Amino acid sequence: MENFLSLPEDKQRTIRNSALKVFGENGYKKASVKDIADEADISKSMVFHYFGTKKDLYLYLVDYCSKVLTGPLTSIQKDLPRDYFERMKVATEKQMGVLKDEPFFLKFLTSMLSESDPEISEELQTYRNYAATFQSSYALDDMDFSKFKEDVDLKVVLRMMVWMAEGFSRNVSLESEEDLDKYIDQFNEAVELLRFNLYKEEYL
Amino acid sequence: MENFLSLPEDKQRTIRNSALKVFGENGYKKASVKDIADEADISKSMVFHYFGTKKDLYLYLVDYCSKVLTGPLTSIQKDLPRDYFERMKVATEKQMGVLKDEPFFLKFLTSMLSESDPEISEELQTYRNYAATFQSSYALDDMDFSKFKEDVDLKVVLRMMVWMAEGFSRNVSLESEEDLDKYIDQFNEAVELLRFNLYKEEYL
DNA sequence: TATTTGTTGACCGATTCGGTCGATGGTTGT
DNA sequence: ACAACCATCGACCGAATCGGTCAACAAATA
Repeated sequence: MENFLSLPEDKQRTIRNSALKVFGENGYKKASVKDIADEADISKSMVFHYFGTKKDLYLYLVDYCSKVLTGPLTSIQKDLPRDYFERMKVATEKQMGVLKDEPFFLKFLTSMLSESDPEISEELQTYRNYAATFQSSYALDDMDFSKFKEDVDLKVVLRMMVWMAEGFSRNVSLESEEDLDKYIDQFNEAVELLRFNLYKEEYL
Repeated sequence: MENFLSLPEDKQRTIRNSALKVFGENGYKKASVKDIADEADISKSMVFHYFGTKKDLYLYLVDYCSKVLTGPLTSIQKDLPRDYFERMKVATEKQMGVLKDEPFFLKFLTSMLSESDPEISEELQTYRNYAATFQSSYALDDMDFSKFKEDVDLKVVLRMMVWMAEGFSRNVSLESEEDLDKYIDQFNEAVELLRFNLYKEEYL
């Protein structure tokens, strides 16, 4: 473990990314250490040299992700905009900041939340409800909904945005790094379009 | 192969579903025949008895899916509504009709389109561009965009709807059969909300 | 040069892979 | 009643792959 942490930052990131990708795509059991090593362009032996066992590697990734979630993403929690769409934009922007460095962060997290392999299920239990509470409080706490037109059903808007965000996020890993910013702008354009058409005129 | 086709309809569906699920979730190589058999509650031997080889099973599924795509889904192609949102609703409704019987149809198709295993890549090439052309023509052909408010950027709307539809579809397989209709209604509600706020007043 | 450190490919036993096959038990025709 | 048939399964096959180890080589440090 300390073998890995004493690596140069970007080599760490490369390896982490490969591991996040392979685990995220295949789940714990079907992800093989060889696949991860190949993806990271190192030998299988090195993975064991760095992390000890496959399980240790997986749990390191879980721990790393939870630290990212509590760190950069919650640091803005206090002064989150009360405006719904503004918050949506800030949130995705922050999220994309992470995804730019770790494109498979999200896929791994999703896969992890539905992971059921007995070899790691115990250790995951702790992190799971943690991520759940985080997600919900983050989204709606202290939100100002008063700017919406009165005939707009907020429940519907909320669900719609969840779908949108999911569809959007799901395709992030397909974008090349240089196109990512444009892709994010496209999302913001959509958010703006909604704001413009769903808010009362006096708030535009 | 004829062994399988002479099975009662619903047993065929059960097995097909299990195969679509396992292949869709794991890709061709990592999907194991044992997993499929377990999911379908039959013995591994039966899978081989029905389909011959793993490859034959996979290609059967591909062929089956392409037939579904050319059959039920294109039968409405001629009299598709020219109204954008109306078409969106009709399309998802049809799509859901399929997904009610084959919940993993979509996941399998997505996975298939990015399948790269050399053992099947040749045979897939044919189906791939087929699915691509289908998707695009289906979506936009002969559409009436004149009802939108003039300051609405259509490109943005289109992209947004793609994200929405993807996020929505992605969660269909999580819904229980009895809740599926409600879930579809939620999507239609969202479509209605958009239509109501993005169309010129005279078209409401 | 001597020594440590990073890295690898060959290798281990165990498991799982796709696929086969003989045994079993139910169904059908006679 | 028997025989012919056929669906179904569990045991089994050789080959591949699994997680993990280790001796040996290369590079850097001293």
